[in-house]
Amino acid sequence: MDIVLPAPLVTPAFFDRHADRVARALIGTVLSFRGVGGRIVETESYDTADPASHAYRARRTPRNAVMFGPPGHAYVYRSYGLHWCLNFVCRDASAVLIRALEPTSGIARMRKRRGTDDVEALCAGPGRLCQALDITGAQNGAALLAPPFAVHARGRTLPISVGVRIGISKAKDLPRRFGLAGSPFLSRRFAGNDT
DNA sequence: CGATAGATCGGCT
DNA sequence: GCCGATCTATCGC
Repeated sequence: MDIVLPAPLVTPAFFDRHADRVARALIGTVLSFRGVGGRIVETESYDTADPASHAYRARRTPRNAVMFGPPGHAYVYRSYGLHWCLNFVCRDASAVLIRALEPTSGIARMRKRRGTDDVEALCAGPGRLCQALDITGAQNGAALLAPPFAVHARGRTLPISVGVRIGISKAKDLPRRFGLAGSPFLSRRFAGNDT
């Protein structure tokens, strides 16, 4: 019988970097919210120089205010009037959109919330992920390294795929989508298999 | 399969 | 008014 030691939380400094670096480093870490969650397998980065970012040109509004606060907090916004999307705030009002998880804990609860038994689709997409974890606007501004959130470090280096972001109309050519290479839990396959 | 329409609403130019 | 950092069902081939 094996004893599984809990992975340590990432440090606060983990988030105090540009979103491009954090987005890549997040692949393979484990996100949990009220005991439900999984390995992060897909992310996207956004910053103030990016026309696709809510914080483009460091323009501050009531909606994006959390992005201008300290790193290591959740920025949650509503998409298309009905889905929620979860971001991790990083340095200088940059942020990482969490796009997909490989479910590891609380799978029964996720199935119930999502209304499907397809584990590969439970958290494949930012809206699905929030529905499975029951993350809503109520979590906007919440600290990521304090209950009910946790982000656990990964053990070793993993093969990362890089591509263009999904579902945006501006700056669509930037290579700011990161994924665990070959994972079946991605919202979409990557074209190539770059590192 | 791939393409597309509809749901649904807050934030902004 | 307009337009999304989306998802699902339902077309057509």
